[in-house]
Parts: sequence; C-alpha cells; structure tokens
Amino acid sequence: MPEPAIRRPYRREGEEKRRDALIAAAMALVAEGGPEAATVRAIAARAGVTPGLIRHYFQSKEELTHAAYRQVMEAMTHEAMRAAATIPEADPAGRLAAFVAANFRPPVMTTLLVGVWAGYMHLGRNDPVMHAIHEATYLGYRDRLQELIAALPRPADPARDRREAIACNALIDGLWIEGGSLPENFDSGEVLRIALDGIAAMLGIRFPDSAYHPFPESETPA
Amino acid sequence: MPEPAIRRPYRREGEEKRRDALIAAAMALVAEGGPEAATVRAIAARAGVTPGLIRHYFQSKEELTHAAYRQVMEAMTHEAMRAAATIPEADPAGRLAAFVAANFRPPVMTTLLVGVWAGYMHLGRNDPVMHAIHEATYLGYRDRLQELIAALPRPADPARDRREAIACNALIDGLWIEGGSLPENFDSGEVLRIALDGIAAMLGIRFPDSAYHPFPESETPA
DNA sequence: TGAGTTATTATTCACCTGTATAATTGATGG
DNA sequence: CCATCAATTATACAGGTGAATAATAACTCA
Repeated sequence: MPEPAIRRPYRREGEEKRRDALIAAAMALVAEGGPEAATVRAIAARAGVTPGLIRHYFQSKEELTHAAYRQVMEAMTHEAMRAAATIPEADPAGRLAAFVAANFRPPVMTTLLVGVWAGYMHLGRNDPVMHAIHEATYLGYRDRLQELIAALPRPADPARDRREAIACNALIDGLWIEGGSLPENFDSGEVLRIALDGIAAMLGIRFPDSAYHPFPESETPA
Repeated sequence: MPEPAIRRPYRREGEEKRRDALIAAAMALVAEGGPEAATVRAIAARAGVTPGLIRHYFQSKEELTHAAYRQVMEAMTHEAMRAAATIPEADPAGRLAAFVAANFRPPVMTTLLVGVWAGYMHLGRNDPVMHAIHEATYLGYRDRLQELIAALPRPADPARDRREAIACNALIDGLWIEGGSLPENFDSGEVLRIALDGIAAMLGIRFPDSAYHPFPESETPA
C-alpha cells in the first residue's frame, strides 16, 4: 500500500558538480569504512541523490571507483609539486625538502587520504585500469622526485639518481603509511624529521634547519 | 525436484589440518582476487569442504580473517629473524644485512604475501582486532630491527637507534610494496641493492659485498 | 506561457552475502 | 557388530549488492 507517491523534490546541478560530489562521497566512504562501505546506495545518500543517478553520470560503479582513485593519487603528487615550486630554482636542496615535507602534513597526510589509498591499494592487483593508474601515478611521482635530486649541485650520474629516487620514494611511502596508520606511535614532527634525515643521509647532503618546520610559510598551529 | 539426495562423501580430518587448510584457502583467495573474492563459499570450495564447515571451526568469518592476517604478518617477521640468526653474533652488520635481505626474496617478497597484505591493509582502520594485529606485528618487527641496529659497533644512543629503526623499516616497507606491486619496473636484485645501500647510508656503515647476493647460502636460480 | 529535454527519482530484478539450523555419515570404542 | 558422538553436508533465510528500466518533474528556450 504505497503512499500516493509524494516524490522527493530535487534541483538540477551541473554535470561537473554532480560528478565531483559523487567522487567525494565515494572517497569519504572508502576512507571511513573501506571499499565495502562505498556501496552505490551509500554513495548516493552521502551525495544527497538517489542511487540511480550514479549510473547516469558513470557507466558503472567501477568507473566511479577509477575516477576517485585517480583523483586521490594525482592530488598527492600535485600537492608535493606545488610545495616544491614555492622555493626558487637556485636552491635545489630547499626545493627537495619542500617536496618531501608536503607529504607529511595536510592535505596529503590525512586519515582520509591514507584511508582511501589503503582501501583501493589491492584493486591494482586485478583490475587493469587500477593497475595502470597506480603505475602512472607512482612513476610520475618518482620522476618528479628524480628531477629534484638530479638538480642537486654534484657530479651528474643518472643511474645513481634513479636508484636514489626509488629509495627516497620508498622511504616517504613507508613513513607516510605507518604515520597514517599508527599516528599515536609517533610524536608530532617526528615523522618529518626522520624522513628528512634519512633522505639527507642517502643523498649525502644536509638540509637547512628551516626545512624541519612542519608548516613553512604559514602560522604554526597551537 | 531434487535428486534423491546422493550426499557428497567426505573424510574426517584433524581439527588442526582443517583450520590450516581454511586459513590457507582464505589467504590464497585474498592474494588472487582481493578480500571481496574470499567469500565463505569460495574459501570452502578451495579448501575442499562445504561452507558450513567454516562456522564449525571459526565462530564467524571475521575470526577466520583475523587468523589469516595474523599468520601472514607473523610469518614475515619470523622469516627475517630466522635469516638473521644464520649469521654469528660477532658480525652485527652481517646479521642486519641478512635480516634486510630476507624481505626481498621468497617466501616474503611473493605476490601472495604482498597481495594478502594489500588486501587486508585497510581492515586495520576500522576493525579493532585487525588494528591490534597490525600494530603488534609492526612494532615487533621494528623492535627486532632496532636490536640489530643497537648491536652495531658504535657509541650507544637509543633515541637515535629508534629513529633509524623507524626509517629503515619504512624504507624496507616501501621497497617491498613497490617491488611487489610493480615487479616489471625493477631489475632482478635491484630492489635489494637499493635497500642495502639506503640503510648503509642512513646508519653510516658499509655492508660487505657478499650481502648483496640475493640467495646467500643456497644455489642461485637459473 | 507552453512544449520539449533530460536530469533525477522510483521501482524492480537476479544474484550474492554471511549465518543459522537440521539432517546425515564417517569414525571410534565397547 | 552395534551404539554413540561429532565432523561434515545440506538446506533455508534475511538482507544487501549493482544494474536495468520506467515514471516524473525541473529546467530551457522559443
């Protein structure tokens, strides 16, 4: 005996807004409850629409997942690059330090991003599209890191730069994962210090003390 | 119109055997197809039993998941410790190198283990038991690493040892993940070399050339 | 203002999930 | 050889899943 059909009112939004809202909803749900929590119905509810709309903007739920994963991964590289661009080219070590530091503060080192990364991680093992996104973003990030390393004032050696970029990338990844998974096991700023010390040692350089401050240009939070 | 009930024949196995078989089946399925592939029915089929038997040996599917995760994580630490114990205590750097190297060859650096780790990773974010297992195994591994570092012939400094253990652990983790996720992007032995070089640089030591051979005591595979 | 488009909702479907419970059969000991 | 016990199978259930389709109402533009 259904009620005489009082239909939920709605507003038409631009395609871009709706796509973004759905992606954001999917990311938030994955971060909070893992991939199994990001059901079509839950995503729609979080985005304030009904489930059917997802398949109006995405051919399948899988396609929405791909879009969300790509956005998360690219956001991280983009944020680190943006931080590096803050420092003048004349200071290669400073640029590298800024790139590294960006990974250990918001908006990169947040429960949301670590959670989404962890939730989607394993999908790269079977889904070819996810694998391609993983590979592309990993290599993109690493190449950028290698460029910063190659710019350091020392004799050129591409093979060495490659190995060191891989090592620095791995160190950053490992610290980011554990710092994000078990934050209560590390003091504030400790992870950043360990990252910078480790990278400096592996590259045989020294970062200025100013690089060790979590929030370089803006105010330090109380 | 069901056939007149020709029941599947079976053999009674010991409790231990059945539990191990179910855990192994769950691990294999997670490694191959992610957690969503490890359904009660799929696990039972892989283990050669019917679904109901799972709940005869485990109170719930969740409990089976916990058992499998714990086994995977502990196996890694155990294998690295076993490798370290191969080297006499009089050679601290050699022990450390053996510990590190064990992470970059079978049975630790296998698609199965990396896959299972990736599949279960995110569960630690919501499930308290999984979180506890993750924390316990992570800290156990890191403590063992710190002991090996503290044994190096140099002035004692526990705070420094702690930071260096965190850094070395992160480097190992990051290389293990990327080496396992994108093996086609690395040459054979390259990951091990990068790990040992990085750790040596961060600790200010030098490993003997012999440490760089992937398979120390046994034969090298063709 | 009114007709047309389509973004959005509502409903339905076939399938899969973990769990609970009942029925059976293999092993064991007398 | 039979009785007992529990390991194992079989069946059923309630709920959730992504997807497909039909109905509707919010805009757009003439």
